[in-house]
Amino acid sequence: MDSKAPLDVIAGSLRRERARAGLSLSEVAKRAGVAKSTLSQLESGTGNPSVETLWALCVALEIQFGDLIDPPRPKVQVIRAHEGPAIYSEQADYSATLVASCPPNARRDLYRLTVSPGPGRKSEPHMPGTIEHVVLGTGRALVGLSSEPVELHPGDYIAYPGDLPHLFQALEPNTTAVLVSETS
Amino acid sequence: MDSKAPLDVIAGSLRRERARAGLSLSEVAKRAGVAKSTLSQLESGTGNPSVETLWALCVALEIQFGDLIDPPRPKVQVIRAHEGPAIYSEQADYSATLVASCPPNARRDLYRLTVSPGPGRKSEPHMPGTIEHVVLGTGRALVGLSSEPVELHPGDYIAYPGDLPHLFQALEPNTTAVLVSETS
DNA sequence: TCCATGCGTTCGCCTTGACGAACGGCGCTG
DNA sequence: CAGCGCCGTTCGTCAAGGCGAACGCATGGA
Repeated sequence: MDSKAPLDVIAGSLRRERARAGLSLSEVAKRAGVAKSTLSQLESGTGNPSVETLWALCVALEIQFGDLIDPPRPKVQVIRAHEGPAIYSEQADYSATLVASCPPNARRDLYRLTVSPGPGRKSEPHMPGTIEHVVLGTGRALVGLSSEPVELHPGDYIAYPGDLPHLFQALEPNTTAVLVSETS
Repeated sequence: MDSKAPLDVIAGSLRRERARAGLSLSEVAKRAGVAKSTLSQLESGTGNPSVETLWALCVALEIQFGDLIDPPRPKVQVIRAHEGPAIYSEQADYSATLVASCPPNARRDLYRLTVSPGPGRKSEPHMPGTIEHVVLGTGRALVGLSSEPVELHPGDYIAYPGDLPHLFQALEPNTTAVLVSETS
């Protein structure tokens, strides 16, 4: 659990974004149409703001709503070609390596794929709202919805709903790809 | 402005996510520790919930906070290797193609890179909180923060803060990569 | 058939967030 | 050095959100 009190996170984000914009508290409050007293309390971590208030502030600060709560974390991380937690399939000569995931409840997982020709890897639907993005690196593959797969060549990109049956079938040896699984 | 009333969006998301989890309104309310009357009103678009309330519901539904307001959209989209809006650089033989972006204020942009050896492309900092992910497809490249670049080989992955000076310098002809620019 | 259980909605009460006014502090100007 | 303007905070008032209780409605077991 990162059950870090969201109020504190919001308070920090509010201060940070306002500083970034170089605006005064009064100015932001005026633009957002909220009382500056309210904003003052929010930035001090006091209180429990309503959506309307936060929304107005987001518009005034020109930021996304979710940005107020998602924690920012900078860090350099390198995973070499054969490093990282690999996931091997029995269905085909297939390996997927998760290189970037969002900690608890993922929003966007970045996979690196290496697939050899075979019957292909069929995936049953994931969570509804999931979208998968694939960029083919090398080789050739049949990718997309099982009902209408698309043949991809190096550099090709495809996006499709991950909550419908889909597949990844390599057509050449040494087929590689990058897959971004976006869980909404 | 997509000043679509966020309350309605939240209401819809709430209903949708609850249906996805297959839970009853009462059950969700109990798990979240909120009165079911409150949840009922929220799902009907009435009212103006506080952060505490929404947070509790997000935990109960096991979703991200921002998911309540970000709109989900499924669709199949294919962009061939030489299609898509390309961005060419004067600094080097470099081409980047944006293959996926989040409509108005992007959260996650997916690029396909093709770079030829040269002085490299230096990037000044983007928005604070930006993180860039790179997966090298073919060739060899020097990637990462300008202060400490890393040599990548095919399949290598690197992530670094995009709000610091960074670069992408190919070391071999026909160097390709996938870049995910994550704007927080 | 009747009652029990769980569902989602509606109705007062009460806490709480949002507001405006007033306050103390700082920098500039006449 | 008084006066003004803007800053950010604090205080009192009022409306609105959250709560629990009661309601009407389906389902299913005795």
